[in-house]
Amino acid sequence: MARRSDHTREELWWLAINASRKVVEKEGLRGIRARQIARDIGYTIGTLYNLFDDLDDLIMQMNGETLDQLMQECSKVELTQNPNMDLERLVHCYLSFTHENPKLWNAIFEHKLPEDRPVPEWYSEKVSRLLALIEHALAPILSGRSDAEIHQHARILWMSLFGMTVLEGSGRLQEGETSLMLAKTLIKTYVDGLKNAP
Amino acid sequence: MARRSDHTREELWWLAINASRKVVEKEGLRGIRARQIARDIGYTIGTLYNLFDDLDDLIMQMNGETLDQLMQECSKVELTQNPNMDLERLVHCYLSFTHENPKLWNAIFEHKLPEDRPVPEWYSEKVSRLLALIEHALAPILSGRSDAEIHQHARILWMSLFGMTVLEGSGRLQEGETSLMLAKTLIKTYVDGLKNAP
DNA sequence: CTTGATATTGATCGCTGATCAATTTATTTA
DNA sequence: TAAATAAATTGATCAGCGATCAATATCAAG
Repeated sequence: MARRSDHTREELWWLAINASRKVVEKEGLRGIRARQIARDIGYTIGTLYNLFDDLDDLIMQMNGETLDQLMQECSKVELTQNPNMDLERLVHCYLSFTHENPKLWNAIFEHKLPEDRPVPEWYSEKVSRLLALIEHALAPILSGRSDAEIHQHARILWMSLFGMTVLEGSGRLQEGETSLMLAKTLIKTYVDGLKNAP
Repeated sequence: MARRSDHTREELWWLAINASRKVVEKEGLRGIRARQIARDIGYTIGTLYNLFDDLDDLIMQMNGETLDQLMQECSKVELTQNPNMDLERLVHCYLSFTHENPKLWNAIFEHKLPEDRPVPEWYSEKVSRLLALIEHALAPILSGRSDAEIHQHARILWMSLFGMTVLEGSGRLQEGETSLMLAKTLIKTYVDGLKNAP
């Protein structure tokens, strides 16, 4: 039966997203099932499809939520204008998050939209905002360079960190190796390279 | 009807793997369908399940084949004992492969076995052999430092390259960005950092 | 109280991965 | 050569999936 007054549309959205997150945290992306999530939030499958276009949409929104949470954490980091320190703090924050939410983080790169479906703009923007944090921290040592160059270095660092988290997530780090240690060495060496570049 | 003499078991295996590769090359992992692959090789679904435990098994074997091909390519690289040149050649070979086979490469990281199912040993070995090859070529550039240090820097570079290929494979690079360009900047900057480290 | 807009339902569709008894073929044995 | 054994192949079958949509129930406005 229709129960429009039980929850607002927004409340319903959050119920569904949180139910999805719980499933993924426990079983990974594989565990996502429309009927199960509908059941979890006390509605039927039809209502779920009234909220989301399809499962791809739901997963994208859930992943967007994960990006938002990471952004919120990283925003707390106090910047000192010392690139080495600022980056290290950001990286620590980033890696803490991925370490504490491995399955949710994995979902972000495990999930692939169908070929013909472009990544929504609102999603790309969330990613861009995270990148901007790194760019901002890098800026002081790259003051004489073009925006494009700053942007590229930020993206390189981002992708490198990303590689570490993926390999950590799939258990391919060695004994005694942590992504935090590796990332610290990466940042230190890379920033040295930027400072002393010809 | 049974046609045991049409193809040997091994021939059948290759037919199925190649059919799967073709599907993935065109449509990505999403496109893999048991019935379709069976049809493609001129047999029925039952025969496919006589060859593979399930679709996870088939995909793992297909991915193993991709790893083998990359290994074969990288093995062709002539080593000159000039670390800089060897490194560049190997990285070029690695990135060329992932660039030319983005969907197949991506399938390796998109696919996740169910939680309770361990990665087969034969698969882990393929990955390890590949990692060892790349580490070995990266290591000489860091001579003069402790083995542990060399090892760590080599792995950091490898993981960073890895992150770029994954993001490239999933279509997350920007317009005009290539993993080769990014990798060159990464390596140049990183090596600068190593040379000029305090 | 009536009307219109919206939320919700659940039966339904076409598909999927996977199973397995029955059938057909090849090989081995007598 | 003929019968017995082993192996490969089939396809009907099952439970479950994502997705759709006409019917229904509820709420808000007139």
